Amino acid sequence: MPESAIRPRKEFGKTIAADITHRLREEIIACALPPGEPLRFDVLRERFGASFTTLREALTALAAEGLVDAQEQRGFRVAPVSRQDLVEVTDARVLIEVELIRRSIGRGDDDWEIAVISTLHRLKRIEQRDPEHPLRDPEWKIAHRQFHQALVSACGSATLLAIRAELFDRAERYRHLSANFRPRPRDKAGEHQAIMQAAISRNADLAVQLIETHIRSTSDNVAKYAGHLLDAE
Amino acid sequence: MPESAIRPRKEFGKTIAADITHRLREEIIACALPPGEPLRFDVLRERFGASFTTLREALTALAAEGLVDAQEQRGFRVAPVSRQDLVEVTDARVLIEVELIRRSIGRGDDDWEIAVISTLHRLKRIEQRDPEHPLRDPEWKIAHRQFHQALVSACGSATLLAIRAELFDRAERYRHLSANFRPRPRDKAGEHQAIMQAAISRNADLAVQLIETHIRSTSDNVAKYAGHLLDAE
DNA sequence: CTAGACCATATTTTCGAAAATCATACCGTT
DNA sequence: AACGGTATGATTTTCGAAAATATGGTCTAG
Repeated sequence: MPESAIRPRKEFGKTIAADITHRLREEIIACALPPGEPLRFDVLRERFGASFTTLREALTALAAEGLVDAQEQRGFRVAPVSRQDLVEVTDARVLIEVELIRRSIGRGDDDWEIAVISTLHRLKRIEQRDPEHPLRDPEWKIAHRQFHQALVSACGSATLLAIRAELFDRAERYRHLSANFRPRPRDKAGEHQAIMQAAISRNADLAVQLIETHIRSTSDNVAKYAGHLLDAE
Repeated sequence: MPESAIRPRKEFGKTIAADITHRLREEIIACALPPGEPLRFDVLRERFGASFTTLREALTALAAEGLVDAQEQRGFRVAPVSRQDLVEVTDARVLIEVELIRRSIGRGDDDWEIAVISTLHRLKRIEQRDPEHPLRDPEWKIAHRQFHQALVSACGSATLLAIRAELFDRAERYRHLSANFRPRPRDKAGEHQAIMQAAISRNADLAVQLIETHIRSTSDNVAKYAGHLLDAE
């Protein structure tokens, strides 16, 4: 199978553009490309090995997701961060996530329960391995994302799930921003466990309350430990 | 000033790509490009007078908005319509619009009241002119959009406003879909008037109830008069 | 010394050709 | 006739050159 060696690697999508979109998204969320950083084509071209127009397509898609800021005729830059934006993302997440948890608990079937339980199980396994810096572990990030995704997956609305996914990405970027300054992760494992139990036992009110607290306390932590980065803009 | 004649017209944005994105969006919403229609580059190239890559950028942006469906390696098409999608868009709109109305009523200042009153006034003026087929009048469409925009404009969250705008566009496409089959528009003028009064008098509960009814009855009308188009897919 | 005009350079944006991929019709075999 | 493989044409996707635009510095007039 020589083809995989010949053509440019496409780890994610079928097209190079989709692949670059995916890689760029990851780097922005992880703050490998810091907020506000100008995204010049020369640099991106060398870094991702794609042409102007292909990069442009990827940047345009990310601009629609709110991770990139397109300044017409003056190029692109990583979307800046701010206290205001953090508050907006947090509020929007609470509004939508709460609704989706409610719907999922109301509609979830056996497969949903299994998905919730098994994704949490994997998350806990990974946490045992290195409980110090979970956000630095790519596997933990994926597992964490999949657990929260599983919780709402039975809500029945692809439209709201897509919106939720965008907000989750934007929030995760803020978590990365503060990760380097946070002295120690708080007890997320316990929170996740409690959310799972409330969901499985179909206690919607409790699950909703736990999720809201979970989201808001994460956001508060970001504001606390990365506040100096938010005002600098 | 010869420049406007020389270079390609850019009615909307500074770049051709942004301009084409805008024009394509309008045509898709108005169903001038019908749902499910394949968007072939040859055709678009002739129609919009732009190159492959510029069109590609516009289509990618619209795909992120949910108005275009990108099928990797097999091109783009106008996003298909379905009963399920209509229900999802309607539900999501109610969830978000209700919240934003509440926040706007809680935070709106004098300028907000003026914006609500004046946009409604213009809308009514235009309706008097041709009360039969409002959706066919581009000015009515703009005025209608601006009135609903004004209602929520004081909510304080650019993030939620952007999400709301996307959902509004997707819903407007469904309204256009049914416009040709609907015998007569119902009394929207009265509904708008009542919503305005509830908002200005800061009666949030009433405004929320009226908005929800407004959105849902519009959606019901679409399902009633364009139902045959929704099942065909 | 400041403000504005002008040029040179850096950067973005657009284009159409070329490569890659997909869809279809054709052909031979079973 | 049904099936599988292959050639052919249609379509999308990608590329780097060329055009358009912004940026920054220099000069001049006030």
